[in-house]
Amino acid sequence: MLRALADCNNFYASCERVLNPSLQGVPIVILSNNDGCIVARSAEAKALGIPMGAPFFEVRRICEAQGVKVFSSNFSVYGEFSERVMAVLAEHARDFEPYSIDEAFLGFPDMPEAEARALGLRIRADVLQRTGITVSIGMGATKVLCKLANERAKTDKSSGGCLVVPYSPEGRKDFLAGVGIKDVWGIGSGLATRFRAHGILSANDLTNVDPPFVRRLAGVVGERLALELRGIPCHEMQENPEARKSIMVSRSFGRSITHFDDLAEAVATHAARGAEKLREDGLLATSLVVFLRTNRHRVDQEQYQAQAEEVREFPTDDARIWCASARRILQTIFRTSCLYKKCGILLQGLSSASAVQTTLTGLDQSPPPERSRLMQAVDALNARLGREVVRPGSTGLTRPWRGKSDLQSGLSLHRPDQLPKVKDGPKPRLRFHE
DNA sequence: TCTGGGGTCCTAGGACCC
DNA sequence: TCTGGGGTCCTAGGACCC
Repeated sequence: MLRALADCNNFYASCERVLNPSLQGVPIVILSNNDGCIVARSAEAKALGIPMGAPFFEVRRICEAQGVKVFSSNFSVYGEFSERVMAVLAEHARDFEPYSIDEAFLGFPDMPEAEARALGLRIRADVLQRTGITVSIGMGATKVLCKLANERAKTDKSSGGCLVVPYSPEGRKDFLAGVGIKDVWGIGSGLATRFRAHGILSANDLTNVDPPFVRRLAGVVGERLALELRGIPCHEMQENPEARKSIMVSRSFGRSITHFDDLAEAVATHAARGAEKLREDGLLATSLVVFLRTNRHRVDQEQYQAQAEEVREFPTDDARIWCASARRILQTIFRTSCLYKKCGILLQGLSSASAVQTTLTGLDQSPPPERSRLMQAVDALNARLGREVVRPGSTGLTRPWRGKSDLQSGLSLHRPDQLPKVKDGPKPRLRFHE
């Protein structure tokens, strides 16, 4: 079986550009929530040396000096672009596995190397034509090899955006010898340091190490990695992605928070959003974790972090239940005199809402029908009027803990007046709803 | 002054049991 | 002084990824 990884180039930056073609050729960066860190950069911004993940305040001056356009992230727009890219990719593959917002694994029957590359180039051209987004494609026998080929396709211009790991053992060896150990997918800075200490410097070096030794050094994860590098698949394609196991909602605050009431509003807001996510996915949860922490970058201040859990007998997706639970948990971990920087919630013990719920005695555990109808009505109103228009009172009115998001492009795929105009020549063909 | 959010998987160690 | 062995389950924390 031949596998491929398709990965969108500079995805968030590319989305902003499709909606605003005047940004073509201009360096742009996208900021994380709270306008805190750089989470995406256009090629021009990368060339200016703006690092991924940098706190914005550290690169603000470069951005101003170099005319870099800076945007808060707009995840609803990126999500819609993602759906369109995925739909095109899925058309081309026998097996299809979305992996992240901007990546998917594809599976094909075996074929000669040259054919594989031609296929990859066709897919790439089709995605560009129909969405305006450029993808890079890496192909090989295993997911890890695909990932490395993809990285190479992005940097090696001669690849034309698609690179196949050579089929011959010697060719693969040469290819892997050019990949630093830190650049292997699944090897972070910790593992890389450990490997380097034992003279394992490249991906090829890792394929030459005795498997039990790799296991001692990097556990079963490392062992699988080494096998994948040798072309032996350990990570199969997952056609039907497993249901998720937890739902997290958390935010840093715009400024430090000390009052219990402000924290209570924040955790209630996150709990309500978590319950909404449950309903979106047709899930119920049985347990809620609330966590909070002070600013870990301020070593001069008192550090405190805590979390606690409440487990319910019956699963539910009702926002009011989880909001009340969140407040109770907060009371058990809240400390006065701390300067809190972040809090969040985690819903666990997820199960499908449509599954029949019966106890040993045969009693129905599903929530009372009027409760479900209330949540349905809330969801319907918010779908029409906007997020959080109707929400539990415990989520607060003044909300002093809210973070910044001042640099939104404000562009949307649902505003005809904002759509890019096609002048002449072949341009991305976009289909917008409404 | 200002430092993201949302996931998964694995492992070590403690609790507990027989 | 000396005070078993083996198994399972759970949890916290680490590592990694996008």
